[in-house]
Amino acid sequence: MATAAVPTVLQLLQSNSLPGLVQVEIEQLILRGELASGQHVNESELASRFGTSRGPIREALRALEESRLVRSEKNRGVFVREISVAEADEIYDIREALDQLIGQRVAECATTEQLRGLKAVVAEMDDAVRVQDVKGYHALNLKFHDMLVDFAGNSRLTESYRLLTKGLLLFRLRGLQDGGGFAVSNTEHKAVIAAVAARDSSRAGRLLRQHAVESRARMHRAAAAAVAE
Amino acid sequence: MATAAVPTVLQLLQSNSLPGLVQVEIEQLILRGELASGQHVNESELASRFGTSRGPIREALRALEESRLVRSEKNRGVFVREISVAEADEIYDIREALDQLIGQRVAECATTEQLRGLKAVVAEMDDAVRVQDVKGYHALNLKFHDMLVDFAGNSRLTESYRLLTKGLLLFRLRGLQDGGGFAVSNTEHKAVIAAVAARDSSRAGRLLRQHAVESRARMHRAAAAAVAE
DNA sequence: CGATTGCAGATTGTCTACAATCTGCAATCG
DNA sequence: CGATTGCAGATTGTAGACAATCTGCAATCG
Repeated sequence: MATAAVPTVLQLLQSNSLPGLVQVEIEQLILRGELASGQHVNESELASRFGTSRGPIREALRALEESRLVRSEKNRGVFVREISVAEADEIYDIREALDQLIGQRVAECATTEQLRGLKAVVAEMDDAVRVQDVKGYHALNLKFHDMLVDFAGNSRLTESYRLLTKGLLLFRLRGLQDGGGFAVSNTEHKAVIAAVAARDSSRAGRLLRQHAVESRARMHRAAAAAVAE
Repeated sequence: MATAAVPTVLQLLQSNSLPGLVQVEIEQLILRGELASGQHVNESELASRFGTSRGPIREALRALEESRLVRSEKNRGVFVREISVAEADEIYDIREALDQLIGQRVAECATTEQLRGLKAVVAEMDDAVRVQDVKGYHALNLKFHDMLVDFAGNSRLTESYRLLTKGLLLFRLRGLQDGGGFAVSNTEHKAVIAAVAARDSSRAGRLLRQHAVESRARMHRAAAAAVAE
């Protein structure tokens, strides 16, 4: 065995640029909520945190701005973006369309191996529901949809979809995790998987779109509850 | 009249950052073909061209990399991205889904004023067809679809759609402009407009998706012709 | 007392300089 | 003669420095 399946550390450091590494790092800070929505992002602080100068940080922030995770005000710096319900709705509009496409493609392309993987994740989610592990369910749910779009076999679609998902994550981080009934959510997952297993692309597409519609409704319920509290 | 309808130059320079301005400038260079597909982009050259240092240029290039107009190789610099037919196909897959959504939304949201604007552009395209002005038709076609997505009333959708469109422009710049029959293309436009005017959202969506499907087919014919030549 | 003005500190925007790396070409060696 | 090695020039990657701008607070004025 001459070459390892996993890229060497050497290769990683050589292929990945410093701004690129910083970018994913800052992205994690945002998505994990360590940098809160609306918060000002201090360049010097990040620079010293990552042990670099401000140049690479600024480059990373430009990329994140392009992906709409931060916004930038001249001479005032960059801020973690805040997503309003209205914008989340806009994203869901797109997501519904893409989810239909994803469902269709997965039903057409997915290997039995991949299908097995999807079923396994759904089973794990069932476990999470049983023990009321909201956080665990949330992570598995992300993984599930990530796998789905991946198995659709369209890399550009994967990029677009992940971009939108990140925007929604920004929204969820505002505290409202779930509009209730994640057990229902997983039931929907199972229906999708069944359609995929049956290679019924039209049905899989319809069901995955419907799942997005329901997700949006759950988000609205959560938002309403958050306001009422 | 205290304030002008068009933002002042002062306001523009104060709100738009230098990297932002440079970004759109470089984007134009790429989309107009002045920077050819696959070509290496020299930072210093751009810097002296725009009269700045390399810092802002690098920031702009990071943003363009995030929007997939350029790719970056460590220690070798950035290159204008080359789009293969396969990737163009991937983009069209997404575009079909989005176009359907756009058609639906426009039929629901567009004002009669906006509808009038769309008809005007279609009429201009008819003129372009009559005098065989391929270049003019192309520009009008871009404008038409840009207006459509704008009138769909979803800003995030507009962003996503334009991002994909830029990717396809990159492809068209490789020389293959048109797979024949842009007169047919405008016929499809008219059918879409008719459905929009009738406020038949489902039909408008179906027709605009179909238009994307036909566009893709035209692209394939053009690509095949380019290979055969 | 409220509004305005004028600092001091902090932060961003940009530039210049320098180290690390790559590229092409010529000289060298087998 | 083909392959390898070793520069010289060019280009990228990063750091550090400085100017421009913002922010908050205190002093001043009406």
